[in-house]
Amino acid sequence: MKTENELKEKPQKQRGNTKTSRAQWLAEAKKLLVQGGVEQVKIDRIAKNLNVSRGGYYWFFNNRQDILDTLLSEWQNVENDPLIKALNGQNLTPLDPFFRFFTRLLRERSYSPKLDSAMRDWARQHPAAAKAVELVDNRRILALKQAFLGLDYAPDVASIRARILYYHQIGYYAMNVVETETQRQESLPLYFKQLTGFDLPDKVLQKLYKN
Amino acid sequence: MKTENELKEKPQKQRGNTKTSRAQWLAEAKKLLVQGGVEQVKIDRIAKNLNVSRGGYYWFFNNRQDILDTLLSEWQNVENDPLIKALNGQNLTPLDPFFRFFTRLLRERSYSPKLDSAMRDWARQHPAAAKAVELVDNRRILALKQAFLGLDYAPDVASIRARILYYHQIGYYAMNVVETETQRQESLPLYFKQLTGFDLPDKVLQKLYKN
DNA sequence: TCATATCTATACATTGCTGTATAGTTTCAT
DNA sequence: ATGAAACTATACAGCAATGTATAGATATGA
Repeated sequence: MKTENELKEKPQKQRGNTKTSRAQWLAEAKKLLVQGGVEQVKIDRIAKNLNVSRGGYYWFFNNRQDILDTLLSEWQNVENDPLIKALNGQNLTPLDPFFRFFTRLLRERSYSPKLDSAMRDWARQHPAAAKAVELVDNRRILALKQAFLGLDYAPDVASIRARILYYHQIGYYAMNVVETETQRQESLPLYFKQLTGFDLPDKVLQKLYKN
Repeated sequence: MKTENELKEKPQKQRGNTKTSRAQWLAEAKKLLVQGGVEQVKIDRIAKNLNVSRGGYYWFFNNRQDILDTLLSEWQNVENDPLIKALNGQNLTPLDPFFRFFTRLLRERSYSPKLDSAMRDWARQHPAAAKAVELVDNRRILALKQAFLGLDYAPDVASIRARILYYHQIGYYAMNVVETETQRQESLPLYFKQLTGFDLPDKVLQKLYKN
């Protein structure tokens, strides 16, 4: 699996005695972040994983904080938030945002709950990370509230429902629940009903089974 | 603020050149754990906070892991779980467990969400911590399911509702939401209604305002 | 071909923390 | 009063990680 950035960098002609790119250092750092949290993002570990010495790191970055800041700012960028994308797409019915939202969570393809969790852990210690996480959370909760307003819930109820749905999802991942995609799919209709107040149509469910 | 353990130790007569007790080291370690996560529980930091050199630490504990293990095993002990206590008390009505549960969360007196969060962060890196957290979570979710069964929900719905309520709460704290107790009290009736399916009786609400 | 830009590798100083060894201090029991 | 118990303080070795300095390697452009 190559990241977007790695693919973007490929066309650039390499000059000099080059084995790695900035994007590769970032990608490897991200892996370590997801696996073990911020404090596991160590320069010598990244270098080792890239089969390279630490020397090159300081060509691409100033210090350790530098790459951490970069990871943070990439994460909090709206363009990279798959949940916001899911909620903001084109709708045929007002339940569509929820179908897409639940599907993303179920699949965990474009959305990486572990990255989110790592950021959230980080936030507990660093104000800058806390600020970024707060921004992302508020953005998502607002988008969820809009979706609930589309279902004609009263504003205060829409607010609470948005929060319950979002907190629930954060909690689910914070807990590191061990379930297969199939297990999650089985309980999906019940969760959907309780969390949105509407039944998940059979049509949508069957479409999920197909893909 | 003294912890329970500190008070319990006081009656013991001190012998020798003594400034600290094992309980004090533990209490200080717990503070650091709550504030900054496991990796902030450093022996020299605890010593500094106790105005003492690191020397004494190795009298009470074998190494760094030792005090971490102790903190973990104290936390996962049922006797110390205020949420389980809240759910298991004497009931006049089947809603009583929920009144007590929500009150504990609202007040944050005996229950320390930050400690829970710290444990959860820790669990993401250490299998032993993960096991303890899983145990505590399952215990609480089961107790919540029992409470929902008391409201005559079907078993599968009781299960889902227990999970939604618990995940929601974990998520709320994982997010580090900044709200005053008053703000939480104001939204309580709406949350209670959505999460339990029942209205919060005015009587209970007034009792909350009084205390 | 060869100069330059672009990295890579290595050596070194430094820092923060752990754990061990040991001598010192203080209080209680006798 | 005095010895032992129960700590405390200090010094030292060691490790892991950062950051800096610098010499070395290599592909590309002129």
